[in-house]
Amino acid sequence: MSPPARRTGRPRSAEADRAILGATRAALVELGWSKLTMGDVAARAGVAKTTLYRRWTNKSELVVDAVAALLDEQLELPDLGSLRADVEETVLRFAALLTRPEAGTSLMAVVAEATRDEALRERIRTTIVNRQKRLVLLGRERAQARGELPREADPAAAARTADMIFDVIAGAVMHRTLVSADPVDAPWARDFAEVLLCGFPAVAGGDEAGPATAQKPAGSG
Amino acid sequence: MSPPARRTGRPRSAEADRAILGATRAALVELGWSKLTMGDVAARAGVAKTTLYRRWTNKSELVVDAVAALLDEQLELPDLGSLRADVEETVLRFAALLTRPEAGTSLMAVVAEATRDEALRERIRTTIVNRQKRLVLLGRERAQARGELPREADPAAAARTADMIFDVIAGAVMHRTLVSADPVDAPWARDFAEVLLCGFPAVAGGDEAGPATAQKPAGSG
DNA sequence: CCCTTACGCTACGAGTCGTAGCGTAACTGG
DNA sequence: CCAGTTACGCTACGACTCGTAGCGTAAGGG
Repeated sequence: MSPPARRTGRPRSAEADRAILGATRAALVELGWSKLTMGDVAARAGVAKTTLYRRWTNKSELVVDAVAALLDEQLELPDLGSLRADVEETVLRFAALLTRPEAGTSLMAVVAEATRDEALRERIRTTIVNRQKRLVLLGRERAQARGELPREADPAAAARTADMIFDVIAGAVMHRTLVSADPVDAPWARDFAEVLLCGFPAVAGGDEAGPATAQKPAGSG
Repeated sequence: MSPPARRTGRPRSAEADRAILGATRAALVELGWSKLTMGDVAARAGVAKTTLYRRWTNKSELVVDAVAALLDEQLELPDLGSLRADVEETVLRFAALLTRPEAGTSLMAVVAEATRDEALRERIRTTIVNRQKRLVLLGRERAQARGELPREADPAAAARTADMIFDVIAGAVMHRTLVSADPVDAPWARDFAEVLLCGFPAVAGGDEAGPATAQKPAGSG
C-alpha cells in the first residue's frame, strides 16, 4: 500500500508522528472531537499544520489512528480463570475506556464520518475493528483450553460467531455508555455476562421459573 | 419546560416545523451529517436561516429531532407469534433503518456531539432512547402473555433487565452495521437471536457438544 | 386598534478547513 | 564533496460554515 521503497531524500520524522498522535489525544481530552482543530494539534505537537496534512488527509483519519493507538495500548484480555469472569472484567475495562473523553466520543464521531468515506471505513476496519477482535479470539481459545467451550469443527462458522460476539459485546457497552448514557458497573457487567453465556430468559426469570427457552432454533434453512 | 403559556403574538408556524424537519431528512439523505448545513436546510424548507435558530439552538438538536421522528415513524414491533421471531424481525428492521443514510450516521454523529453537551444528551434520552425502549417492554409483555417468559416479581430488576436488553440489541446492530461495517442479514439475525435467548455457548457449540454453561451465576452479591 | 411575537432578509464577525508557494533542512548515492 | 530528492516550517490565502444583529413586515390577541 504505502510506498515501501523510499530510500532517497529526507526521511520522515518518527518523533513527529509520536508527537502528533500524542497531541491529538491531549487535544481530544481537553477539547473533545468537535472543537479539536488541526491548527491546535499542530501547535501542541510543535510541527507545522502542513506536516499534518502531509501524513493524514484529514482530521478523521488522524483521530482514527490516535484512537487505535489508545485502544491497542489500553485493552488487554484478563485471565481470571473462567470465561464469565474474563467477560465481566473486559466489559468493565472497555467501558472505563469509553468514558474517557478522548475515546468514546471520537470513536463515534469517526464512525459517523466513515459512512460517507470508504477510505476511512477501511482504516477503521484495519486499525480498530480487526485489531480488537483479537480479544474475542484469544478469550475463546482460553475458554476452549479450559473446557468451557467446545472446539469448533467449521472454521468459517467459528469466525462468524467470533465476529458476532465482538459486535454484541462492544456494541452493548458502547450503546449503554454513549447512547443511553447509563453507567456500566459491576452489576450490569454481571447481568450482561449472564445473558451472553446463558441467554436472556435466564436473567429475566432468575431460578424460580422454568428455563422457557422460547422455541427451538428454527430449522436452520 | 417549553413555555406553555404563549397566548399573545403571532403563533409559530406548525407547517414550518414540518417543512424544516422534512428538509433536514432530505438533506441528510443527500449530503450526510458532515456536509449538511443550516443554510441548506433553510433553503430547502423555504424558510429563513434565522427561523431555524429561533427553534433549535444548533445543528445537533435539529438533527436529533429529525432522527427521532424517523425512528418513531419507522419502527414498529412485529407480532409473529414467538419471541424469537419477533427479535429476529426487529433486528432486521432496525438494521435496515440504520443503513439508510439519514439514520445511522446522524445518530452516531449526534451521540458523539452529546458527550460534551448535557442538553443534547437529555434530548437524545427523551426523544430517542426512552421512546424506543417501548419496543422491548412491549415485546416482553407479549412474550410473557405467551408464556415464553416468566412474569417478574421485582419491578426494579425487571426495568434493569429491559434496559440491558435494549442496549444489547440496539448496540449489537449498530456496532455491526456502522462500526464493523458488516451486513445484518437473516443468518446473522438468527444467530443473534439464538445468543440472546440461549447464550453464546449454544451457538458456538451447536448441539453436538455439551451445554458448557461456564459456571453458575456468581452468588449475587 | 395597539401590543406582542414570529418571520424574511441582509450583512457580518469569528473560526476552520485544506492548499499553494517559498526557502530551508536532512539524508543518499555518485 | 556535490547534486538530487524528499520532508519540513512558515505565511498567506480562498472557500466555507456557524451563529448573531438589526431592520422592516406579517400574523394573531385583548
